[in-house]
Amino acid sequence: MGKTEEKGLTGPPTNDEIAARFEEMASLLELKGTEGYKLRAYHRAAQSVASHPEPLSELSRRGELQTVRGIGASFAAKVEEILKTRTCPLLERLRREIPPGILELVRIPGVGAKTAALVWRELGVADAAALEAAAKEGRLASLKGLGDKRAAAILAGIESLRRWEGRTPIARAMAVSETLLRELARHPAVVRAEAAGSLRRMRETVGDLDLLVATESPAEVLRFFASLPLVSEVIALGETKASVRVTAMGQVDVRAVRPPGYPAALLYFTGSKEHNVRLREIAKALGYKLNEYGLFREGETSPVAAAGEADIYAALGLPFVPPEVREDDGEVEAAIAGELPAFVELSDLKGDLHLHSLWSDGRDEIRALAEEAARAGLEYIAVTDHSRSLAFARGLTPERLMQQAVEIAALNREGLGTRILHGCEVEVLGDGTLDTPDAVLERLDFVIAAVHSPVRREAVDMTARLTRAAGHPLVDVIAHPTGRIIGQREPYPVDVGRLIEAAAASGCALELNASPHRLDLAPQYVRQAAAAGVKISVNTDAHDLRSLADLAVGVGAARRGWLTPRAALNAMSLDGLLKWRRERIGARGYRSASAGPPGEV
DNA sequence: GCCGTTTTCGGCCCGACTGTTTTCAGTCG
Repeated sequence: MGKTEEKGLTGPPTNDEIAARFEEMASLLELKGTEGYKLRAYHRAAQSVASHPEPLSELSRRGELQTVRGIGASFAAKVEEILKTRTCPLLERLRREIPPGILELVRIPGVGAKTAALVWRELGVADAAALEAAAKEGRLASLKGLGDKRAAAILAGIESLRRWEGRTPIARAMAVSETLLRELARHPAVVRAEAAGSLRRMRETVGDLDLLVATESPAEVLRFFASLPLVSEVIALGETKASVRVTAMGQVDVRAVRPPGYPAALLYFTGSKEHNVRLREIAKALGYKLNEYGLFREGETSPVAAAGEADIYAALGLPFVPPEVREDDGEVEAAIAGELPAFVELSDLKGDLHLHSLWSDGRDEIRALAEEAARAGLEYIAVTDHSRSLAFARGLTPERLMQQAVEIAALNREGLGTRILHGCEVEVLGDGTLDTPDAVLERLDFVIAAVHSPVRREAVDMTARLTRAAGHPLVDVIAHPTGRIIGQREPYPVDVGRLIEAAAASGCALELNASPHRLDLAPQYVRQAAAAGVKISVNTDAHDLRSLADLAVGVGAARRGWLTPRAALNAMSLDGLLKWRRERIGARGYRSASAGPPGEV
């Protein structure tokens, strides 16, 4: 997640910034030897502040800071200090006592607060580079509790952190996961295997990949897994869990359980950790104990029967909570109150409104795309090839667009089982205008607008550019609004909050691009946009037949953004979608191609 | 340090694996 601290420098500290200060205090206190519940209080307060919907500066004004879960008298005073001065006396004192590089040490896998404090105190090691040198020179093994093996593990940890910066983009993690699961499934004792952890929760980057296996022979399956050729190093190998490194990404953890325990293990191993803690607290209050082996009535040794995760939630008096929202980000409270929304499912989506064909840079014929969409049960698709400015993608001139209309009309007459809308992904120019005339756009069924050439982006106000495009009466959707490529390219410098306001004002929808490389808008903005009444269109942006299947990935990301079918543009029926378009375009004095027979004015 | 349909004090989620330990500490999820 991007840090928003820098942005907040002009206004009062944001909730994220306050949470970061609490996390920093927690880390520094731990390095000083603070343990247990006090530490946990700092972490919980940080988590609670970060996910609080209202700015704490507002709560402070009303004297209501202590209404936030985890904030008592002492923390409220610290929040007040941070709001006024961006720091507080305790934090300043800790920062003076402990060099900043020590915090970096704790990020190394295998190094915790105790080890970091030890090497600092005994060896004067104050950052990762110094720790690496100390390990290579054999100076670590002289310390109490450290030996050659731990020194080697620390070196491997530093290497891993450097190579992956701790996290792998979800697209790569999905690919690695699929490969490993396929390999695992070859073992005859494997009953079932799937990815859990942050991949199942659809986080955009994955730290450790977590896999879960159901089998009657856990130890045997784990040994088999650890011996796979893809595995470059075995970190740990026990009776029920193994940790390894694979060449294509960082660490992979595998947990093997017997089939009856699978639901509880899946729940536990999916996390998030914070969500699990909340569930175990609820379990305890109800006289249960919840762990990765099951839900147990107090004093009993055999678990409450559960065929799936839903049974465990039900025993706790809760509805099933989809994995994508298990972040202790309001979902537990909503579930308790019976107000957890029905989030969007793949079966809710009736169409895909962003596809490329051979006419521009796609790899398949429109006919093939339509046939594949029909097989997937989609009622409609929009073919949205690039417009002429995108020369390297063979963008279409108005003349070519009109030729394409003829082909699409013919295919629709033929009837391929899905209605093909004739659209275009129109290029947004530097000043926010479109590269294709209104008169041409008026003859299309659907228009999405996008930025692909953020050249001179320092010179161009990207927010002004995109808000102007979103305000264009003929633009239905802004595609991949922030332009990010996960793990490769930072988002454009666009103020998404203002883009959402502009879209709300004009009735334009925003895209959640389903490509696992993009997932753009990011889920937190999807939640924000939908709350502002902006429709979200979950589109694949497919450039070939295979990528049409990315719609399922997009739906997962959409759930992570708390998207309901009601707020999803392409959950509408074809008639509903065309009506939505007619009304918003007609209200602004334009006409839409689908409004009536062509040629009518 | 926080919190209360058990409580304003005494609780606070639960367990696996490794290394360097002769009984457990540290780390991780």
